[in-house]
Amino acid sequence: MNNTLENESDNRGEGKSSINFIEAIINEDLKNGKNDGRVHTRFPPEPNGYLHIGHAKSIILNYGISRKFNGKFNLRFDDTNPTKEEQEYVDSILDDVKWLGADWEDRLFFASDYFDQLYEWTEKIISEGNAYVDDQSAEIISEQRGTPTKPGIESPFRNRSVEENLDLFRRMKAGEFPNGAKVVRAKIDLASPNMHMRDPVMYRILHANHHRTGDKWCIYPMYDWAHGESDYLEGITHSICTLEFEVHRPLYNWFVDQIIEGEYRPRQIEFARLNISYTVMSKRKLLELVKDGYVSGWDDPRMPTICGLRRRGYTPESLKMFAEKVGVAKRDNIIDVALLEYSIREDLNRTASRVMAVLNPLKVVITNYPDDLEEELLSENNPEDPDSGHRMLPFSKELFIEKEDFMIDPPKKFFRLAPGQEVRLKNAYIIRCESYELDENGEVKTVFCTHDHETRSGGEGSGRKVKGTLHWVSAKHAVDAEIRLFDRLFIAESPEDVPEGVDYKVNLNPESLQILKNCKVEPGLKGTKPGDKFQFQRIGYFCTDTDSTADNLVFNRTVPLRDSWTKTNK
RNA sequence: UGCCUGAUGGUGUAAUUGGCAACACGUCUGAUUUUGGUUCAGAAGAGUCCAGGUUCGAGCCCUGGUCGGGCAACCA
Repeated sequence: MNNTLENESDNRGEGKSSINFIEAIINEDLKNGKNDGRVHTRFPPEPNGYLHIGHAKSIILNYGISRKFNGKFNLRFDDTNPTKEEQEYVDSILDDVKWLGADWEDRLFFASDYFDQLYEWTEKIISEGNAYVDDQSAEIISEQRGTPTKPGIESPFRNRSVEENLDLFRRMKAGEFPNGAKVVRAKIDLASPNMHMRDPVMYRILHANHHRTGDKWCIYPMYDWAHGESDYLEGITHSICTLEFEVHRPLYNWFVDQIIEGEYRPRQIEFARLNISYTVMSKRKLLELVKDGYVSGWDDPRMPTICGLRRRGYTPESLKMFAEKVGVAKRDNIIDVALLEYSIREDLNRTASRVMAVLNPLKVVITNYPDDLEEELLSENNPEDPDSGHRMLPFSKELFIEKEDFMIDPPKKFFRLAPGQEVRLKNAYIIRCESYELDENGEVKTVFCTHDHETRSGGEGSGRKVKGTLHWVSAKHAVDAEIRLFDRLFIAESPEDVPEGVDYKVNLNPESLQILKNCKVEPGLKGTKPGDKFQFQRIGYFCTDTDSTADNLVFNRTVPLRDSWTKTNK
């Protein structure tokens, strides 16, 4: 397993990192000697969908805390609803957490591991008169529960005898009743201002096959009943979750109170979930985008899923830096996507090899260069990394440059190629545009240049300065490639923020995917493998897509380079 | 009309828990540069939701408002 999350803190910037409110709570607990000074966190996904960057934040937070406080971190699947959960999701989640570098060591658990214990405890709670079997339908129970402003009323079955409850519960387990016929409810308080305390359901009957326990059970525990107890069984000290569970905390504590023995007690702490501009994060909406074909799948590089980001070219390290910059707090937030992009650029800038790739090729002929001469020119792999070495790039009379790097009638400060103007070809020569040729549509077809042989990079006369430097690729050596350019999936900053009755999908960006077919890349890219990361010089960071083969290279644009030129020209 | 919870530059997050608001992203200058990238130097931008109060002193404490988010699944 990689260990990108291991390093306590990267001290780039040397700033003293301030501590977030959760760490402050943990410090306080430690000071008070709680739980024998143990710190133990967990990440508890439900295997009913793919993980997204919000989960990544949570994983990084929980794992990071376990590292920081010398504690432990568990991965636990909250698999209490067999009607929604599948092995496919378990597998993808395992992959994603592993890829992020969060190490659960030998502590991979499932809430379903605890079904027997939960069942026993339920008998105990029933025996103590604190839970009962209710025969009513979901609709009736819901009605009786009242509303936030109106107290609920008691079920006619609320005061059954312990014996009857026990008997019914055992028969529920034995499969004597159909789905929905009965539930077990905690006996708490129908008048509580907190809806979750109005005799919440602990068990429902579900004759369904579970991905791990098969047909062993036909009753399944509800989240509230299973979660705190699972934490308790695993010795979790700080059970970190998102804000919507804040109202569940009294119930979490109530359930723990029913079974607690001794000093140890898990504690639930809530933080605000991550939101990112121009993105949707809800599982339901992400599923819809996949199911209805708005994207190619869960790992579509435009998706905010972990597998999508991975395919897009994001690194675990970049997501960790992102999570650190975002911070942890309780107020609602919308993080600027620019911060995400900044994070991946920062990582890739120091690690990605610089290569030559031309997205929209324009033929250049060096008229004073020998017809059959071929040179090998020395090229640095990464100026930010002295250890990255060099490689040789073939150069010849005919080249491709980027279409947008030539203009017949350029504006002031266009430091690129134009009639009479000089530019440097990166790692090669300074050339001057002498003329150009149009095709039948009036488009520039070929640009004719002369080169100054004295100016070859690294040579005697290479010191001469020109205003612009272009990337290029030798026409006869170039390799064809398909390049996929991604833009934000939504055009609205808060896509879900739509008027009544309007679907958020109206905010989908129709131009979020652009596929370029006849791109020309340097020959060294021929042997690239999916996941390899590069900087296409002057353009952006790219990675080899999983669709790529030796005969059909496919690259994804992870993120463009910052570009102050097109910006000033808008 | 109930309960829980939050409010600090455009966006996030800080502020030794009472001592005249910091860092990052973004924005804008300028320098360097064989990537209009990187790097470097600098600038603008909040007086901390509002109104009272306590105090020599309040973003931090108190009172009352305002606004935002969450809560009524046999989902998690």
